[in-house]
Amino acid sequence: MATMKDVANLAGVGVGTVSRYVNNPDSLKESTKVKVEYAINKLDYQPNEYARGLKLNKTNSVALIIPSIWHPFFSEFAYYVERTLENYGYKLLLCNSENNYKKELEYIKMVQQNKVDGIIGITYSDIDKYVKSNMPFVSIDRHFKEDVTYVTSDNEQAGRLAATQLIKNGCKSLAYIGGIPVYESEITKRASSFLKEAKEQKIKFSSLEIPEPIDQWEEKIEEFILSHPDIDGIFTINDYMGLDVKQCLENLGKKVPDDIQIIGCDGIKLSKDRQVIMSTIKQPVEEMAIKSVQSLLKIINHLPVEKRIVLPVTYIQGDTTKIKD
Amino acid sequence: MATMKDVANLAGVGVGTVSRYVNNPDSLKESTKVKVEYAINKLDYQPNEYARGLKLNKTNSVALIIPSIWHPFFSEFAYYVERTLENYGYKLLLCNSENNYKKELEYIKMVQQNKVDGIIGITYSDIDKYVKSNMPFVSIDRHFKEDVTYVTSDNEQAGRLAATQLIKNGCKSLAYIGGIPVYESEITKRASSFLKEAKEQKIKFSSLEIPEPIDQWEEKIEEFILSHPDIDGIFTINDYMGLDVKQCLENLGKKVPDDIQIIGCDGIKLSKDRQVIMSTIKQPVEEMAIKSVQSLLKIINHLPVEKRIVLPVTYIQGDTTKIKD
DNA sequence: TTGAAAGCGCTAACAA
DNA sequence: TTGTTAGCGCTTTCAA
Repeated sequence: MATMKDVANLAGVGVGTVSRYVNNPDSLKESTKVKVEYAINKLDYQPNEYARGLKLNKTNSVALIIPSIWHPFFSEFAYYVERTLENYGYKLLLCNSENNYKKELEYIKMVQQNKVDGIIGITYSDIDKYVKSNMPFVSIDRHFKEDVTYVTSDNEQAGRLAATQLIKNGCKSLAYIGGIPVYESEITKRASSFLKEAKEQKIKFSSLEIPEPIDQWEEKIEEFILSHPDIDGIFTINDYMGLDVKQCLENLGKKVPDDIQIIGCDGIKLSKDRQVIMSTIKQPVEEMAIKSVQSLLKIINHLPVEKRIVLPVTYIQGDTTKIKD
Repeated sequence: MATMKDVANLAGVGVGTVSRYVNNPDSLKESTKVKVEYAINKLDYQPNEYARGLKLNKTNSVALIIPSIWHPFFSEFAYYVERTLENYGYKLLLCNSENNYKKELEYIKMVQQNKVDGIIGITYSDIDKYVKSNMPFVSIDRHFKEDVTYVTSDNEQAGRLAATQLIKNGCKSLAYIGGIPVYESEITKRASSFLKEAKEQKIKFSSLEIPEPIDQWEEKIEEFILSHPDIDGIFTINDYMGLDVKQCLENLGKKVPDDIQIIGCDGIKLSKDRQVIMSTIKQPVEEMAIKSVQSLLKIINHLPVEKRIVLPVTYIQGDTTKIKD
């Protein structure tokens, strides 16, 4: 590879001039600009990013930590994060943490090693003591002890919206079904606000909360349904659970949505150009990605930033609720 | 951040000694080792990766170019690529190219800029003239003009396997349905080998090939089905198309798999712990990822490497074919 | 076994 | 407007 020195020699100028050409061409006389340009093309010169990063203390890249990219919610989020970063001239390093805190720590170390400028993280493991409020870190759906910026969708609204929609669709007996996450996060609000809304609207309700990790859920769900035969509207913690519940109901000979309606949560799709897999409360994934990136870049550039960003969710009609208008 | 110099000062040794501690501790006397170790911990020293990269001409990171991470096939592939790279101590930069060759070129430039050590690419755009056989590049499913290493699943076997399976399941009239890709790739073999196998086994067959980009496919598929009323076994170019075909058939009042059986291709799943979405010919995604990474690292380290790696596919039973044994 | 010092390719301050 | 040069933090050669 040609270096700046090679270009300078060929163009008959100093290295400083070549550097200026790369960073601030307008400060050069037209004739030198031409000479340098010629030499650069001739030698197919590319500035070495490592030398640059060393000098500038800047990598123009950020890491995204998620449990697994092989999951439609996280891959949608990653998709939009990468797209947004691209707009700002940043690159994305991807980390599938699989909820292993050691792997997460590795990336936190990389911020200190100057290998990435900051981190966006969807984490559930116990890294609280490593995440300092002075490091460029934006958390999704999770509040750390230290004063770390976080972005979340409005999980409280999600529960209310689900209840309201099911009631509007004629349901008389509601149920919530979900797992109990090991680490607390904003997501627990989905259940509480759903049940609260049902109560306020004076509709009968019940709930099934299965401790994680979930096994034999099929059995537990069937048992729950059989012991609450009047349930006609279900809200699940996420779309996956919704799909599982639907399967159970069909195994029991119930028709969805005719006998029982289900609303999931997240709004996952197989890919961008596909439909949601069921009726659902959709998280504003694109907006969450954009806000996360913008917040992180503000922190990196030492600008003031909102510590807590909550974004609204929406109801999306799928094939597991009756169509009303 | 503390630098090597700080550590050297605190430990009362030269910077070279600290460097040796980091890279080859065994070359140090036990007593100096202890001193350096103490200073490193005391200062929470992390080597600056940029200075290191500048010196060593090595980044320990590779870029993955895919059309979009928000797609179960690509996200599965990315998942395994990241996992494999992790094992070898490499980081992953992710690029959603959206088939835009400009974005792909950006990453190719990064190899020359020393920002990544190599690229694994699933590309369909016209970058043939930029990909040189002397750059660390591994291509998936696509053969370049230059002698670039590529990894692919056995698409020929896929077509044969699908035909064989449908025939074994009692089908008497087969059909292939797929789009015609704009850029040629290994994938076109799926159709040809399927039809060839049907012919060799003396089974009636027909095919519907829709030029991409596909619009009004629904109409075209229905028309095709109606004009070939005896079709009872269909192989589709991929699982997405299979899902669409299934939908069309159901709209026409046909039962899947009772009236018509469908086999898709790829073996996509919503996520790791979910089932395939239909009966399918599964690509060995994990093996493809591992082979790609291993090949790329060989190229980076100037070791000899196989230019063409073809991996076997398998049939996976889902809910769109009858169960036979 | 260790320290001193050159140099990786670049930016920016300073001088001209 | 431009050339010269110090120095970013590290590795590695050479000499001690």
